[in-house]
Amino acid sequence: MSYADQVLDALGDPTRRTILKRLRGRARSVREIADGMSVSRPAVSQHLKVLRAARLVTDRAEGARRLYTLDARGIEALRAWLDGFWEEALDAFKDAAERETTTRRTR
Amino acid sequence: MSYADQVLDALGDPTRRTILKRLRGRARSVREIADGMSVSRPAVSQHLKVLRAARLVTDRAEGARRLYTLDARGIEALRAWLDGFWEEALDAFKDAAERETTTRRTR
DNA sequence: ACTTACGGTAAGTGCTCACTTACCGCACTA
DNA sequence: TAGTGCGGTAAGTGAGCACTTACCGTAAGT
Repeated sequence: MSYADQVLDALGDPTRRTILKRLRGRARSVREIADGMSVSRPAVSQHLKVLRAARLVTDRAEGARRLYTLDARGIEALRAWLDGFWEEALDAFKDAAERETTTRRTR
Repeated sequence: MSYADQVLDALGDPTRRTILKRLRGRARSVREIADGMSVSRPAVSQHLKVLRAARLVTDRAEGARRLYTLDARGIEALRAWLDGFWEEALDAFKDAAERETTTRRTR
């Protein structure tokens, strides 16, 4: 299982996606993120752990608080996966088309 | 829940991702997809249903068989979500920075 | 030192969901 | 029209995982 899989697994949860949305723009503490959400603060903490492991967020200590920010690395990894996947698909498709043409010629 | 969420939920499962990988290049029947995988054919069928709903695959009948192909719409939707998300994040970040500068000026 | 706010983690629970087997209808062939 | 292969779906099961509450250590304020 590659790193891209880890990112996609992390993005596979709706709650984690809303957390990410709430981090657009400014860094937020865990409580700031949890306030206004339908789940408890520990739940958010656990999700943040997954997001951090997938490098979708980073955290830094600020006194007793802990500020979370979006991490570009996860997003870039996803884009790379996307591009790579699609490129491979097109390549394989093109190869198949060429093989098809060759078959017709030698028929 | 938007369409992009549907795509991300669909991509959140490892088995569904391997199905997509197996569809790169050429169309395959359900049995072709299932052969060589660690799950049963009905399991693959159920996953294909989710992937079709997310417009990540399309299917067409070919006699008694049913051929599945990658669908670009799901991939493009994901890319659009990615770009939109990141752009919004950067915009909000820039706004915050500008507000910060203004605060400093008026201090 | 006492208090208060923060947030990570342990422990337990419930539900979603990815799987299985069984069964069905359908398309083609002999 | 009997037989074969295909694949969708119903029904049931098991496990993972997203939650909860409870507890703990830490940092700053009074």
